[in-house]
Amino acid sequence: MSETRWLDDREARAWRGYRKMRDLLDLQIARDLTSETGLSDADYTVLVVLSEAPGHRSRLIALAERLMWSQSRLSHQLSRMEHRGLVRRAANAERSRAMDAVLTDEGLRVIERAAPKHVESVRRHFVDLLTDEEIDALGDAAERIIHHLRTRPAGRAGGDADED
Amino acid sequence: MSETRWLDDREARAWRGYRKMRDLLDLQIARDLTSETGLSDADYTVLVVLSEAPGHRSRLIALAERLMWSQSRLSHQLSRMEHRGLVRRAANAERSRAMDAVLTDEGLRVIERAAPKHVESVRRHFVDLLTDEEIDALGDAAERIIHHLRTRPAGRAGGDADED
DNA sequence: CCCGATGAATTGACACGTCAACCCGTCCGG
DNA sequence: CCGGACGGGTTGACGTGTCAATTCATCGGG
Repeated sequence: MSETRWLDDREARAWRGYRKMRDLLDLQIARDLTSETGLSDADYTVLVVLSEAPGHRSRLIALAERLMWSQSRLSHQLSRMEHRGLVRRAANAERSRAMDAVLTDEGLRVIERAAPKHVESVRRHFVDLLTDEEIDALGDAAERIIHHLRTRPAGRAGGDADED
Repeated sequence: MSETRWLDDREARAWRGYRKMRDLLDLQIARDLTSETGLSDADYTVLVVLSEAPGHRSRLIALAERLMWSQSRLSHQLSRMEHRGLVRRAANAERSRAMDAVLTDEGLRVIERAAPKHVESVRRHFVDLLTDEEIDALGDAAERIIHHLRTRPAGRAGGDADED
């Protein structure tokens, strides 16, 4: 444990900016989405993925992986959505104990109506506020960070000798 | 309601990248923090702000504003932290019905031990993965978006006539 | 003097996500 | 044939955040 390398001004600005932006942006996007379509962010994400899937269905495990969600999270989410008639669960044809999530007609209608409004909201609060350079910088940075976190899921600095 | 301007590839990459990065990054940072210090992200934020405040105390309303949190959120958060002895509430000297949040000695000790580890975690998963240009681009972009969202808080879920 | 606004904060119900524990078939080795 | 390990999901308790409703002073009129 060496000296702490505190963040310098530019680094702190980026980090705090990211956090605050995230707080406000996610809240606003979620509010727009909810007020315009009645969907939560998570609902929307699931619907999009299912609507793009062949047959409008997907094995739970594949869905979880695609979303990078825990199975638990997905299961809770699908239960809520099932109650509202947006999706249903169905046994998978090929594997005995496997389940599919299937988009209902209602779910399809909902996502088709929600998508344009959501895109508009994303443009208004995010995309259209950024320069081309920022768009690319963000894309690059995000890609790198995602890669880092996926390939290093255990996180924990180097080893797990107990920290004081 | 004109034609939807869908996101092009670069825009979609930035937006989806941001969302996925946020999912993974926030989770990892929160996990590091919790496992190393027992604090949640929200705990940490509150402790930092209080530890920098004069007298290690702050009126609730000022604190909420500073954090851009709702009073409700702050109230819930402080209640939890109070139970764990990190902060306490005290009547404000100047205004009858006003309350201060005050950092306890325990709270101070905790934040002082937590800060270096947290910074290290932020470096590891975020700052040190970015180029200088990306740091600045992100700082700029975040600033602009934050400004947009603060000055236009009603978005469209506010109740005034719909524009655009 | 009572009536309603306003300000400061709390409360409650609910949505969401996390972790840990559990369930239940299937497969594989002894 | 029995007993784990594994794969695929579900469940429950809990922490956190959201919104709407509520409490409780204080202040400015009529």
